[in-house]
Amino acid sequence: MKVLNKETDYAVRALISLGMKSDGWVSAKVISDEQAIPYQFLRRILQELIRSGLVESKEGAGGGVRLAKEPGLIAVAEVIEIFQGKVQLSECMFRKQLCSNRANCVLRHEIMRIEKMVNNEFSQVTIGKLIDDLKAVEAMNKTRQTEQQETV
Amino acid sequence: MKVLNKETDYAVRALISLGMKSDGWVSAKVISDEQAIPYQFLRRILQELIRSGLVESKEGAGGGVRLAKEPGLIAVAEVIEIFQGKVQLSECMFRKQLCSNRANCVLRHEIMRIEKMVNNEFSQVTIGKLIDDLKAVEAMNKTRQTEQQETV
DNA sequence: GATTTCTGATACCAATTTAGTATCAGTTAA
DNA sequence: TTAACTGATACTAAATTGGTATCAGAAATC
Ligand code: FES
Ligand code: FES
Repeated sequence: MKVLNKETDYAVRALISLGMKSDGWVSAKVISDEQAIPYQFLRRILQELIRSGLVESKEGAGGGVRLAKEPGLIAVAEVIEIFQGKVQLSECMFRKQLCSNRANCVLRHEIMRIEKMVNNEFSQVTIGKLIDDLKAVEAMNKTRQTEQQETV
Repeated sequence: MKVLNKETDYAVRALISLGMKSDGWVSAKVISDEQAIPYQFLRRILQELIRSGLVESKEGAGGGVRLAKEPGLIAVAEVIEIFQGKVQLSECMFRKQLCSNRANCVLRHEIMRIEKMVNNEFSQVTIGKLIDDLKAVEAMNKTRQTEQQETV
């Protein structure tokens, strides 16, 4: 079962790219190359992020996009919601009118519990946090490389 | 974002139906009527549950299906895995060979954490537990109805 | 002012997945 | 022998997914 689709995945990676460049506007081309995301697909994703207010853009040569908020204030949960809607484990859940079986449904209670848990977790993971993780990993790799060179 | 599909949903409901009838074989027809599940679709789902060993069947007139294990020993996680595979939040996760971006991927760590949480939760929710919940709800409804009658 | 580098908007597409239907063969009880 | 069942499997329409393509317009630069 695959939960996050490519749009969400690419969006998060694009936001990470943006979050790591604090200076000026970044073109879709650059992000596309950096993260190996198909250019036209990424363009559509960025436009969606702009419409949602997570990212802002500047048209024309020298233009591009940049984060509209601090990385630490952008939760993965928001990104998921933009591209895939709120996490709903079972379809009948919030569209109560559509579900004829509601009265007999015991799944509802347990599923809502887990659902809330998941949403809560994704709300805690911000782009800022991911960037910190990434930097920590990079620092560790660097140290290891240096050690290896020393032993050569 | 819809996580559980109709197959899983129907399967769980069918298992609940079966779990509540401790006696003998139950035909697909009966379950189909009871849970308002399209007959042919349910048949395919039941066959899958049989192949997976959660349910056993008896052919011929008077035949049908029944649980192969105690309801308390059938976790929703198992059912999900049969129809949708293990919960994987992001696709690249376990198919490491397919993912060219692994070295740069920070999502991996956080996502695996949440993934484990979800799998763990679904492992705790058994058909038995859902049946208990259902019975509790039914009992409550009955009490409420009685009270209402008394006040009329 | 022409050209190049960008975004905005939107239409299109193939492949896959989802949800559901249909058919036929074989088994067992009555 | 017939009716009520499951086993196996093929088929389908519609939606979703992942990706492509096009054209218009904005700003910097030559
Ligand atoms: S609320 Fe609809 S089947 Fe559960
Ligand atoms: S492991 Fe593949 S992008 Fe994360």
